[in-house]
Order: sequence, then C-alpha cells, then structure tokens
Amino acid sequence: MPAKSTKQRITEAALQLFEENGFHAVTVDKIVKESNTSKGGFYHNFKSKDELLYTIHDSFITYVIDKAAEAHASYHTPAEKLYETVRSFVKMFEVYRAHVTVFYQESLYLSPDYFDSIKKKRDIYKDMMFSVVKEGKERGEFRDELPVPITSMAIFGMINWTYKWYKADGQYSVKEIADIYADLIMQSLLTEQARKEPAYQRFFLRTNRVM
Amino acid sequence: MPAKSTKQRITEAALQLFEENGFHAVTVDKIVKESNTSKGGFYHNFKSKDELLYTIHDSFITYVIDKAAEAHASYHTPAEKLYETVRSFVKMFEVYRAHVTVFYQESLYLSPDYFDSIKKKRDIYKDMMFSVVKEGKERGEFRDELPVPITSMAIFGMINWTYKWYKADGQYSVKEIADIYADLIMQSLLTEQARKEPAYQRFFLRTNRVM
DNA sequence: AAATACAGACTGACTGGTCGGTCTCGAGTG
DNA sequence: CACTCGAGACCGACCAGTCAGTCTGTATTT
Repeated sequence: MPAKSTKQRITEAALQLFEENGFHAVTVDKIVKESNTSKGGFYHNFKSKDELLYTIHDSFITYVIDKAAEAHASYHTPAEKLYETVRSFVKMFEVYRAHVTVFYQESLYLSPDYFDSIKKKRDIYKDMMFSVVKEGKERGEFRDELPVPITSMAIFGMINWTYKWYKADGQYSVKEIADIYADLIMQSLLTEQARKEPAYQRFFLRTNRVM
Repeated sequence: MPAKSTKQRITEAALQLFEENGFHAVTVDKIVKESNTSKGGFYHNFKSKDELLYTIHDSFITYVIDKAAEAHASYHTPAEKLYETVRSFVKMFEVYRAHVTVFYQESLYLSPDYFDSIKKKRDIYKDMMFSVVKEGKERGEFRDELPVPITSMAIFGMINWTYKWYKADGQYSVKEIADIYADLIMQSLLTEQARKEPAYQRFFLRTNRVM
C-alpha cells in the first residue's frame, strides 16, 4: 500500500488535535509538527486553516448523507428506514468519531461561505429525518400525537450527543449502543398497535438479557 | 431596583457574545465595549477571561443541580422523579438558553483547574440521572433490559441537544417541548405493565391533540 | 487618607499566512 | 543511455496583525 500523502497526514493530525483541543487552540505550527511536514507543505495543500476545517466537515456530512440515502433506498416502510438510519448513524461512530466531534463542536468557526455550504448539506440530512417521521405518522406506524420537528430533533439529540461521552474502549460497543437507541426510539414512536405486531418485534431488544 | 453592576453587565454581554461567536472569537475588548466599561473595569471584576468563562459555567451547573435535587426531594417514585427532572430541565431553557449553549459548547476551553471544578459538579448531576434510572429498574417501573448508562446518556442527549436548535420565537413553546420529551422518555422506559396503569397516564401526551 | 472602582494607553507573546528558495521526478531530446 | 528542464511538492525564516493582560492615573466612597 502507498504511503500516506502529506495532505492525508495533515488531515488526520488536525482531526485529532481539533477534537482534543478545539479549532482555535490548535495552531498551524502544531498541525505541521504533528504531521511531519512544514508551513509550506501545509499551505501547498490547503488554502487556509479554514479550508482544512471545511474539508473535515464536508467529508463527514457527505458520508452521512450517503448512508442515510442508502437506508432510504433499501427499505420500504418508514419504521424500517428509521430503524436502519439510526443504527447506521451510530455505527458510524466507530470510524468517524473525531469527525463527528469536530463537526458539532467547531462548525461555529467555519467562515461564512464554508458554513453555508455545510449548512445546506446538514439541512438535507435533517429533512430526510423529518420526512421519515412524517411518513411514518401518515402511514399510521408512528403515533399521531407526536409533532414531526420536535420528535425528529429529539432523535438527533439522542444519537448525536453520543460524541460527548462515547469511548472506543468503554463498556459498550457501538453496535450495542445502536441497538439500544433504536429500541428506545421505536418504543416511543410506534403506535400501541404497531408495537404488538410480530413484524415489529425485531426492532426491540430481547428481554431478560444479561447486562 | 438598583442599576446593574459592572460585573453583571460584563457577564450578560459576554454570555451573548460567547453564545453567538464562541469563546475564542470574542475578545475582551469586544466584551468591554458591549458592556460599556473598560479594560480596567473588566480586570477589576475578573481575574482573567478564563475566570469569566468559569463563573458562567458555575452559575449554570449549580442552578441545574439545585433543580434536580428539588425534583428528587419532592417526588416519591423514580418515574415521577425522572418525569419532573426532564420537564424542569427543559423549561430552564427559557431563561438559561445562553448559559446552556456556552456550557456545552465552550467547556473545552476552561483552563484545567476550572475544568476539574465544573466536571465534579457535572458528574453529580449525571449521577443523579443514573441513580433515578437504576432505581426505576429495581422497582420494576422501567424496563429491565435497558442498561443504565446508555439509557441515561440517551436522555441527556435528547434534552441537552435542544440548545442546538431551540429558538424562543419558534413554533413550539418550551413547555410543549418539555411535555413531548417527557412522553417520549416515559414511553420508552416504562415496562409494558406500568404503561397501562392509570397512575402513569399523566406522563403521556393526550392523543388526538391538534398539532 | 485609604480603599475601591474604573479608565484607557501600552506591551509582549503568539499566530495565520507569505514568499523566495530547494528538492524530486518524469518527459523530452540527442 | 545520459542529460536537460520544467512542474509540482515542500521548506522555514519572516512579517504584520491581534489579543490577553498590565500599569499608571483618577474619581468616588468610606
């Protein structure tokens, strides 16, 4: 396999430094030192420190949208789509934890043009969630008394917040966390009737499981 | 009523500026200008910009812990305690939205000593949530298959994330949001049996409500 | 008079970005 | 094959601006 390019080394070093210290606390000199290159090398690969922050944001949100689109295309009912979207998002933490952290922690510091570009993509993702919840209500799978925006943002909150506490070497694996979140969300969204139907049982955790 | 003290004017100006722009993007000069004082006035009231950030953190977390302790003391069952804690936390957004934002967005930039002090208090709050969920499982109110830490953090995520999108002039009031969150959480935590009992119905949204 | 509260010019450290220069490597040429 | 040469990758000293914090001085209160 080919050695990592300078650009890649810079990105990886920056990702880790930004995650740990925040965008503003990390100097270009530190990134340069950590990635074994030079000021010149850095500015040869990136127009600015801002552009670097942007590429980190963009690669992440693009990936997430792709995954969500995949879940939408592969499954038929809103309940299934939501279940798979939630699970695939949480599972993504394994690889993209640092990206997620930077994305939600540092997006305030994107310069205006970059910010707008990222916001557009973030809104696409948000709209996908909104429409799944909406569709689920219309089809009678999800409870009618739940308003779409609040419910959707509650789901986002639950899954996104994970970046604040998840540790790769913690007690629970990403897959376990994903299953628990999916269960919680399904339990609270599905109607009384839907929850009883056999077809929906696969969304729930098995009971009497040893913790 | 007495005129606002310089210290108070500084704190309020800083709060708003930090919320909108982030700690590092706000200079002491800007805070000074916005609060109609001077560099001298600022450094007379605060040891450093870091100390200012700390006092904002501390006043918020202290308030939140007090509220949670109140809910614990006033209610008997874990389900009731959780229900009231969630609702009181969300309702707090009305007054403390800026504090919440700064708390979750900028705590990375607290200097080590201040950070430790805040972390201790945050852990107290976290432990209160953990023990309510744990107690609820032990008493058979909450589903046994849900692990305490993940479930607790999921709840925190749902409610804390609100700072990312809540607007005072939005479609939903804080009280409505609080009721919806409380419903979602109760629906997903309560056991099948508990959910049916009349005593627990008050936790849920009324159905057929017009949205 | 002593302490407190504040004003605002100033300082020094730090940081993002620049710029002239060097190194490497593959294509073209004889 | 030996040689040239240009392009892109990379280097690092340096610059100009910025910002937290200081210091000297003054007004007000006790």
